[in-house]
Amino acid sequence: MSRKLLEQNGICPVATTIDLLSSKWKVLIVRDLLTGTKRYSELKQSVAGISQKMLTQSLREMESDGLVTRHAYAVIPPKVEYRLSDLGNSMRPVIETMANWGSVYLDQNPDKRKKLAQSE
Amino acid sequence: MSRKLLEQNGICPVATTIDLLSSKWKVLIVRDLLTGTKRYSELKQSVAGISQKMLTQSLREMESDGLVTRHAYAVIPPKVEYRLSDLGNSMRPVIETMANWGSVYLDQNPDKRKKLAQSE
DNA sequence: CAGGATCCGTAGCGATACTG
DNA sequence: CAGTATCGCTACGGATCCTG
Repeated sequence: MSRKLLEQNGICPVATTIDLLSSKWKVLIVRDLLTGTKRYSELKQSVAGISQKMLTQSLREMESDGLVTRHAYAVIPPKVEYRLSDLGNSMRPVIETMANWGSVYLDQNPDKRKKLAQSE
Repeated sequence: MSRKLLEQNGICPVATTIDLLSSKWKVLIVRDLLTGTKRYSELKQSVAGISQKMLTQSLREMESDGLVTRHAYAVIPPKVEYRLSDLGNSMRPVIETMANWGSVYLDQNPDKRKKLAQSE
């Protein structure tokens, strides 16, 4: 079903990108990994609001899509680090462009900034 | 719930952008409107695979978010045109960056291009 | 610490039928 | 043509409990 989009839209590059960044969580994970390697628990913190189920699931999918690499250390307590692959890193411009747009938008709509800042 | 992301992530610019481009459909609609005004039926065609429910719903939300403007003509049969607002147009770089990334990705992964081209 | 496995509610969405 | 309204499914995702 996640592939349907592409089937129907042929091979649109935009649709391709969306397909790999299918959920909002993945975008935020890439955002946070752009600054470097992060542990599972760190991501859990920085990607605020994500459940561990979604974090794990997203990371697994991103791994199999080649966006992220996983590095597990055989220590106790366990330590697992995630970092962007070259492919994942190549998404930097995409995320940055989104960040730029969002910044300008927030600057020009201080009202919404406020509304969103305080819960609902 | 669409706002939760922003509440919890403070006022992250990336999350802000995602919030307005919440669904894949909206991204594709912006993509198609970047080339100019389009009628409802044209969008239904170009955004392949979208149901009329989703198209209408997406357009309504984008309108209230200020991304799109609606122009209805009192003729029979009805004629309704949609175009990007200035805000919507300002998303051009975002979509283009995604398009660029997708192009490169497809070029470097001809296998996936094939896999996706033929259903499943 | 980094998860795997379940249970389960609900929002997202498609399909269908109807209208100005 | 460009919608609105309803019904009904399912899969997305949160909450919770358990483990090496």
